[in-house]
Amino acid sequence: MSTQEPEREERIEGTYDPDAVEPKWQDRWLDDETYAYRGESDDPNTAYSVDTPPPTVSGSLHMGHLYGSTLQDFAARYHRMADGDAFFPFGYDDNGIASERLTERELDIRHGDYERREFQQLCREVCEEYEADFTEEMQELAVSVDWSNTYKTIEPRVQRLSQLSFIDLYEQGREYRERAPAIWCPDCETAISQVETEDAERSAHFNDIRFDLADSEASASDVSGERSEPRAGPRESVTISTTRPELLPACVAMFVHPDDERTDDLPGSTARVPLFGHEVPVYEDERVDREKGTGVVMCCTFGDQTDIEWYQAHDLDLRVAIDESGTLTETAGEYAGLSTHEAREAIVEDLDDAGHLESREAIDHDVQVHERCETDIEFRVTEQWYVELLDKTDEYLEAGSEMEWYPEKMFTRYQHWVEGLEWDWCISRQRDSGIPFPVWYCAGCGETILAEKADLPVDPLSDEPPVDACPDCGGGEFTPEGDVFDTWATSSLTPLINAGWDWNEATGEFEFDNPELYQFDLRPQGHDIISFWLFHTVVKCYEHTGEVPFESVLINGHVLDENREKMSKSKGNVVEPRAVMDEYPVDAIRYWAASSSVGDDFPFKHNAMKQGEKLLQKLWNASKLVDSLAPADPTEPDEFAAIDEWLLASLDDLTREVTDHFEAYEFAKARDELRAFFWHTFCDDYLEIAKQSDADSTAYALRTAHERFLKLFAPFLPHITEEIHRTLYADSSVHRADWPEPAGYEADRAAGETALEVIGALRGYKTDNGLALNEPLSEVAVYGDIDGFEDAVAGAMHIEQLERLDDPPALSTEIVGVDLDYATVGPEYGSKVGDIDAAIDAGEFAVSNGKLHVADEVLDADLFELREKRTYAGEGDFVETDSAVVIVR
RNA sequence: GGGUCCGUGGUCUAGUGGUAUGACGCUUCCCUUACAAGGAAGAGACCGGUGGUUCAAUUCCGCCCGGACCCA
Repeated sequence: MSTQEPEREERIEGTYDPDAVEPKWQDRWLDDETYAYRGESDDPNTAYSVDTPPPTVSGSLHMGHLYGSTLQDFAARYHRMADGDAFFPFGYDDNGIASERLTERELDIRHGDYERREFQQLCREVCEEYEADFTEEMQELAVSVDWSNTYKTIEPRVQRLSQLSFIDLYEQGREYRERAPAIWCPDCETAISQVETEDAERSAHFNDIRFDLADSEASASDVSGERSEPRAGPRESVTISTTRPELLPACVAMFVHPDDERTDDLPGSTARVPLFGHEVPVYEDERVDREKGTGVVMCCTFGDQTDIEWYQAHDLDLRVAIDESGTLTETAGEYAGLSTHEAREAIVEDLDDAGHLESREAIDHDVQVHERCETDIEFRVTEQWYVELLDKTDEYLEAGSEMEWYPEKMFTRYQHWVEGLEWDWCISRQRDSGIPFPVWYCAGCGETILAEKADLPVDPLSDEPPVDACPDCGGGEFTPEGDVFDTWATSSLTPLINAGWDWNEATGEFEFDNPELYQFDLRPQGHDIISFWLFHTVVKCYEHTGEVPFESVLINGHVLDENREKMSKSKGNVVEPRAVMDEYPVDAIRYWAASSSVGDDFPFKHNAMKQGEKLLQKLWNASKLVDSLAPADPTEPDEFAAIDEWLLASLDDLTREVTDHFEAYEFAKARDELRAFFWHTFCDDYLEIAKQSDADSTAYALRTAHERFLKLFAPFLPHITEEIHRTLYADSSVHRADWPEPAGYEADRAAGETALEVIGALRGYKTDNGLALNEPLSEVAVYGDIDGFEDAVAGAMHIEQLERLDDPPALSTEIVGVDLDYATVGPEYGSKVGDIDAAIDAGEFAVSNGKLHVADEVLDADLFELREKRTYAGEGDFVETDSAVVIVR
C-alpha cells in the first residue's frame, strides 16, 4: 500500500491540538506546493477546473468569502483526489472604482494627475498589501488554491485580454457605438449600466402642478382622430403630479391612457408648461398608470425609463435641461446653473407664486441611485459603446440551460433575468482610469480605427493609432477614444483569463494556453450575482469560443447572523471571520460550512462549531486506538472473520454513497453519512468488537477502514486527516492520494445487522441493570440469524457461553395494537379507512387465521402488522430487537 | 408592486402523499482495554397560519403571515 516505512516510529498520542497542527500543515502545503496544478492531462474531460469570481480585495475577508471559498474547496479537494489533478486558481479584482479610490486615499493623490498606466501601477502597488492579507486568510482557511496561478484584473495581461475581447466582438459585429439615452451618474460623471443601480429611500414631495391648455386649434389635427363626441365645456387646464418639478424645462409631452374616460377629451390638445412657456402636445399611451392621480402625466427628457420609451415611440423632441454634472442648462432659462436640488425648490416656489402649484404633499419613495456613491441617477443622451444582447436572448437562455445548476432551482433566476432584458449592455465609462478602449476615430470622417491585436494593451491617449492614414478617407488626423471599459467587461472574462486565451499572430486565431481547462467544470458563486456577473460571463465566453464556459454552476447561499438576519455594517451584526478562526479549529469551521444544503441561506451559530470540534477529538482518539490495536501494515488475510469482512463491505457501500454525494455537490449529505457511519458503526460498534477480537483479519480491517476514513474525510477536515495520515501511513500528502474506491467485499449484511442489534440490546440490558459494559455474562441465548457473527457478539459483550436457539423461546404474546399498511389499505378500502382506524383505536378488532377482522371488513395478512408485547416466563431475562430475541441467564 | 425561494422539537437541520431524521442543548444512569468533548437510556415537534384536492397532506394546490434574494 502507500506505506513506505513499515517501521514507522511515530504514534498518535495525547489529545488533538489543532492550534499546533493546523498552522504546521498550512505552511507545509505552501512550501511543498501541494495544490499546484500539474497540468499533465490534455483532455478537458479529466482536468477538473474551477473558475471563481475574483473578490474585490480592497476590503477584508468576510463570512461570505469564508463560506463560498470553503464550498469551492470541498469540490476542488475531492476532485483533486478523484481525478488526479485540479485547477483551482485565484483572482483579485482590483480594476475598479473601489481600488482607485483606495489608492487615491492612501497616497493622497488624484488619478487625473497621472497617465493611466502610471496610475494603474500605483493601484497595483497599493492593493498588494491588501491582497497579501486576503491571501493569508484564505490560506489559513486551508482553501486549496494553487497560489502559483493567480491574476489581478488590473494587470497588463488582463488588460490585453479585455481589449482583445472588445476587438473580437467588434469584428463579429456584436458591438456598436450609439448616441442614445443612457443611465448617468452626475457625481461620477459617467454612464453606468442598469446593474450598477440600486434603490434608495428618499424624502420628497408630490407636487400637483397645473398646466394651462393652449388654444385648442391643435385638436383639428387630432392624432387619435376618432373623438366621436366633443365634450361640452372644454376644460382650460390639466393637473399633473410630479416629484421632480425641476424637469419642467425638459417637458416635451403629456400623456393620458386611451381608455380613461376622465381624459378622453385631451389627446390632440396642447398644454403650456408653466414658468417656461413652451407648448407640448398631449398623446395617448397605454403605459400611463390610470390608477394614480389625475390620469395625466408629463413626459420629460428624461425623468424615468418610461419617458425614454415615449421619446422613442412617439419621436418626441429632446430638451436637455440637466447637464453631466447634474446642473441645469440654458434650456432652464433663469434656473440655469442651479443644481437639480436647488432648482427643485426654486421652481416649486415660483410655481406657487404664479398660482400653478395646486398642492404639495410630503412622501417617502424609492429612487434609483448609483450603488457606488448613492447619487440619484439621471438619464442622458450620450454616445456610448454597447454590446448587443437583445437580438440573441433566446440563444443566451439556451446557453444557460446547457449548464448543470446546483441547486437546479437557481436556473429560474437566470431565465427571468434574460427574459426581462430591456437594454443592450453599455460597456463604456467616462472615467479617467480603467482599461481603455483600443480605439481611435478619424478626425475627418469619423471612421473607427482599432488597435492591432499584436500591440495590445494600448492606451489611445498615450499611444499612436496603427495607421498613418484613414483607410476610408485618407485623412491623417485621429481622435483617441477617451472612455474606459465597464468593470464587468473585464470580470466577465475570468474563464478566458484562467485558461490563457490569447491571439496567436502566427496562426491568426484565438487560442488557449491550457485548452484542457475550458470549458470549466465548475463556477461557484453567490445567488446575488447570477443576473449580471454570471450572465455577462456566459455571453462573453460564448461569443468568443462558441461554447458555454461552465459545465456546472454551484450557487451558494448567504451566511446570516444568529437571528437569521442579513449581516450588515449598519446593523452591527457582522461576524468577523478572523474572530471565528481564532476561536475554533479551521477544520471545525469547515465542517460547519458543509452542514447546509448548497443554495440555502443559513445562520452563523457558535454552537454549531461544537459538532466539528467533537468529531476532531473522536477521530483523533479512534486513531489512537486503531494504532494500538493493529500493526502498522498488516497483510490481507485469506480468510476473514465475518464481522471484519462485514465492516469492509459496509464501508464499500459508504464509499459509493459519499462519492456520489461529492459528485453531485451534496456536501451536507456526504458529511452526515460519513460521520454517522464512522461514529456509530465504526467507533461504537466495530471498535468495541475489535478490542476483543484476535482474528488476523481484524487488524487488516481496522487499518484498511481507518486509512479509508482519513481519505473520505480529507476534503472536509484537511488538517487532522493530513496529520494522522502522515504520521501513520505515508510521507506524501493525503490530499494528493487517490480517492478510495470500493474494494469489492461481500458479506451477509442481514446477519451482520442482526448481530449489531443483539450487541446493542445487550448493551442496553447491562445499562438497565447497572452492570459495567465489560461485566461478563455467563450465559446468553439468541434466537435470530447471526450466522458467523457469534464470536463478535460474544467477544464484544464478554459472554462466556453463547447459545443459538433453533426454535423461538417460549414467550407469551399480547396484541397491543395494529399497524396498517396504509399504502395498500388506503387505495383498497378508500373511505372505509377512517372506520377501520377508529375500530382499531377502540380495540374493536380480532385476529383469526392470520386475518384481521375489523369494522365489518376482513384484511389479509399482508395489509397489517400486529404490535405485540412479549413476556418471557422462563429462566433468565428477556430482551428483543427487531429481528432477534435474546435471553440472558 | 412583480418574481423566485424559504418557514420542521429550545436552537440548527434531513426528509416524504401513509403519522418525522440527525446534531447541539436538556434530564437520568455509567470512568467500560481510544475518547466524560465518551457511552446507555429519556423528555421534547398537532412539520408558520388558513382553506381546498385526497381514504389519507408536513409533503400537492389557493390565500394569508414572517424572512431572504432578484427585478420594478
